[in-house]
Amino acid sequence: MGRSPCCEKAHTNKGAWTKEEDQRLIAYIRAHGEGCWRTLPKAAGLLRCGKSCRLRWINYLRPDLKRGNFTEEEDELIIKLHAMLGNKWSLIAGRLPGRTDNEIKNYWNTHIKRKLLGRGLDPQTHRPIGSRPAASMGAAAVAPRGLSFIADAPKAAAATTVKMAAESAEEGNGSAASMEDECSPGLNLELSISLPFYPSKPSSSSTEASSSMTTTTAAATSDSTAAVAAAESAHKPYTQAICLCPNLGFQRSGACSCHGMSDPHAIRFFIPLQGGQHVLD
DNA sequence: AATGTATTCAACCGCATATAC
DNA sequence: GGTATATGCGGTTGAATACAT
Repeated sequence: MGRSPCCEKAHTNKGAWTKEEDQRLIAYIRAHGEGCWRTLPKAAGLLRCGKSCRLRWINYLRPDLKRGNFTEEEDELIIKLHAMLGNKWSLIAGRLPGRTDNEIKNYWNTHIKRKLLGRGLDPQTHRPIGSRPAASMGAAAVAPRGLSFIADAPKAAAATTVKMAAESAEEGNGSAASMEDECSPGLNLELSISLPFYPSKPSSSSTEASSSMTTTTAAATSDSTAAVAAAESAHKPYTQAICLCPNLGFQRSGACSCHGMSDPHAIRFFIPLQGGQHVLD
């Protein structure tokens, strides 16, 4: 069977965009805003696939894009984020204002990979080249200082992404911040979900903020994100405890004991530790 | 100047996930 | 709950450009 194509390929242009096409796309999005990419090409008078329009806008035409060379600070930030998140380019791009996932991905493949190789580090693992590959969680012994938890990058990313946030926005956070300091000193990821408090109808800016936070955590926790989204859409405070263990693959192991939690403001998650141990917070 | 090789990056493709019905 | 559709993401490609011979 298979899925129908995203657009009618027989009548769409491909390849490089012309100036006229760019102008049409910019004009349309200025007038109508982003979104509904499938219908946009027709509405804007473009013979392009919706996906192509979206990509062109996001990667090239968006007015907030920062063109030009990456700075040394950006380089280091990308390296640190990649060590923690892996090839999650969109998450990494979320921490670099004005940069796109595609741009960072290209830059990684053309520059940073070589830079790391020059330092004697494996670009994928961030460990010294020639060091033994991690057997389960034993990589801690060979990982560079501060990156000892990356033996299982996806799960580490998921856990790192989820910062405890039962407290309100004004309150500080202790454990997660210290974990970041420990993992990458000086790097403030703020890849966190918090429990936004809606005393009344939220302003647009707060909605955007919580939306972006939801985006950064989507990969880690679809179920909990759904819970957050549901509460957001209803503009209500959360009334259910959110368990992130299934997203991290622990529930079946019996490690999860979240069910039966009485605290309705709690989110539970694992903090990866050196040596493969995990602790429930 | 001509040719070959390496590098860059915009764009495409297919898959995964989210959402609507 | 199941299916169809839309959107987003990451991997890959290939044309354009830069550089070396």
